[in-house]
Amino acid sequence: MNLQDTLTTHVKQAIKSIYSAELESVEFQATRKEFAGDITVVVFPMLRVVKGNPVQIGEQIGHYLVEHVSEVKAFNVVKGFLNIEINDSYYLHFFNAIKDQQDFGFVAPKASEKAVMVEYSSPNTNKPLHLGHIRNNLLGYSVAEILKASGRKVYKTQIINDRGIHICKSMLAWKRFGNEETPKSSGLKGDKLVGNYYVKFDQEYKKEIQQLVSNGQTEEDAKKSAPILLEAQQMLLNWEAGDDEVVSLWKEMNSWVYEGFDETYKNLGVDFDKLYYESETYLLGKEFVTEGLKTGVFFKKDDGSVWCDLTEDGLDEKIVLRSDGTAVYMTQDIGTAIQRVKDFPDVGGMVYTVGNEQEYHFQVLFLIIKKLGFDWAKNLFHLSYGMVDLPSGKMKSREGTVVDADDLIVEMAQTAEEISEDLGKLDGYSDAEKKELYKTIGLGALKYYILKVDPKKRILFDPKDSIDFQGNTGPFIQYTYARIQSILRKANVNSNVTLSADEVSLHPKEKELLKQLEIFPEVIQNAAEHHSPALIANYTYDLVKEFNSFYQNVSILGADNDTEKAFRVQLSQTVSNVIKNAFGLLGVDVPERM
RNA sequence: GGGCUCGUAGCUCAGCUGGAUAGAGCACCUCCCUUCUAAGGAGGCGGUCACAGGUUCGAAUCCUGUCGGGCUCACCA
Repeated sequence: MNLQDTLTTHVKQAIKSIYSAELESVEFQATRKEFAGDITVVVFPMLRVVKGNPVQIGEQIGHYLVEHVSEVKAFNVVKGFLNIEINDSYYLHFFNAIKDQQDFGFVAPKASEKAVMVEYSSPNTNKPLHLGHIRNNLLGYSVAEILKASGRKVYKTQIINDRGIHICKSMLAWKRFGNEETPKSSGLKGDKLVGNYYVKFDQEYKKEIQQLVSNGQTEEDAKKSAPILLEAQQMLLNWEAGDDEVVSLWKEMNSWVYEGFDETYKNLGVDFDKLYYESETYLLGKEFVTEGLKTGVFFKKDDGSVWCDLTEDGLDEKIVLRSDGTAVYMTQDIGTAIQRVKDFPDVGGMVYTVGNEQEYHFQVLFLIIKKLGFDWAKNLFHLSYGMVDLPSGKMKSREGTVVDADDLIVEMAQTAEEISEDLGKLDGYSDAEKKELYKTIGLGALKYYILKVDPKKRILFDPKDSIDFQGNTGPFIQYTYARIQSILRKANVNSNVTLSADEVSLHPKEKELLKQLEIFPEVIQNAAEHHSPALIANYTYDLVKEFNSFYQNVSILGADNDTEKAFRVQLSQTVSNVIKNAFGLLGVDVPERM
């Protein structure tokens, strides 16, 4: 039983024996630093059950606790707040229990819990990944890791949008202007190469429109009748008809894109357990639309299109099948969701990491799946996040303001290098080691910068002044980790020493650190529940600040005696382990030295 | 216009289910490298928590309204 539960039980008993009243719950909070004490009981809510003066009630509970609970050393009451001081031995016991636990804070997957599938990334195959995708990938990956750490089995997945007119545009431009160019022949990353042809198509399309307009057509007509567009549309038809030449080119160009994406994913440090391709799933939803028509979930209009009436739920009517019988986005998403549960029967819920511009879509999707009668519909969650904006506004590909993912990763490493050189660190490191380290630091800065803010908020990203490396940042935390590793290298202590309260009396800074360590498991559960890596990031920052204050005020290696020294070294070791675990949940590496 | 969402220090952000005098970092000012990494630490300056009502012993937090920013309301994905 943890401390809070113990106290809850005893506070309830105190109220029962003194006032003969039943408390439903007891409210706790951390004691503010300006008061003596470690944990605080808020007396006010009890006034509903117990009549009286909050200060007096607090005093009486305090006396009761000191008498009955061995962990409680002393107390004081300020207004309606009962501040309780906890014995050092409690914290030492706690510390002894966790210090050798490598995975402290993590909960092993529980058989009773259903697995959850986390979808993220899900790019189009016609453009390289950009800053927006980075936020998506980092969020999705991190939430998946947090859910794992909280005791869930997790499958990471994505749906790749490999089908449609946009793909045909790149293919067509490549056929016209490509001269058989391949990633190998051009030295370009596959996704960049294909992206270039997508841009090329657009340029050519515009040229043709202009030509037609100058020949007397209206712009509207010209947009519809430009030869290159008609050709692309024909190509899509050929693709759907299974035309060998089109399909094989489609396969080849997609494979280039995937290679390019894989490299970016690898650099970002994200991965997937299972991939879904739209080209393989877009027909699946139709089956369930037919099914839903029978059961009355959907209805057919005169023109043959199929709809779902959601007006009773406060939403609109939503189309699920076109009048020509082809699938829309919604159709495919219904099918994909159902297919996933078929593929992984232990899945009981899903998290979709998709930008907030699609909130309405997911609201509708979840409702439709519920109406179709799937019990897991209640466990579907849209992990919605705000856009990443630039000072100039939105990222616009036609204005060339898109921040490319690969470029950004490289730039971050360069910035880390410049700062590092300025500081004159890392003498005696090989070039390869340095390069690796700069990447760790640069990526750490980027990932932390993006993950520390609440997902639903917009992020303003200024490429010019880039990202801080001081204060509440990834490198600051990495730096603290590296310093601890340095201490551990220099320390020569017996790590098996177990400390008892008689041997060590806790320095206030040590106690603060232990308190901060103690809440780590709770923070993980909270972060999992709220799907929020930001909670982990900010927790880690608080822990590091606490450590730095300790580090500055308490001599670690120069402790008064061996026991003290062993304790402080172990404490540092444990802090660094928690930093490592916490950063692991964010997908951020920690360096041994920096 | 309807729906959703955000608005906290000059800037970037915390603030968990309502709790004590609203917290950090950056920037600006003052100190601290002959103990373990100064990418650090100690302190100062800086707030009408957008605004107005309401609920409550108690509101940045909950409710209503107003203002401002964003997203969304396609036989696009």
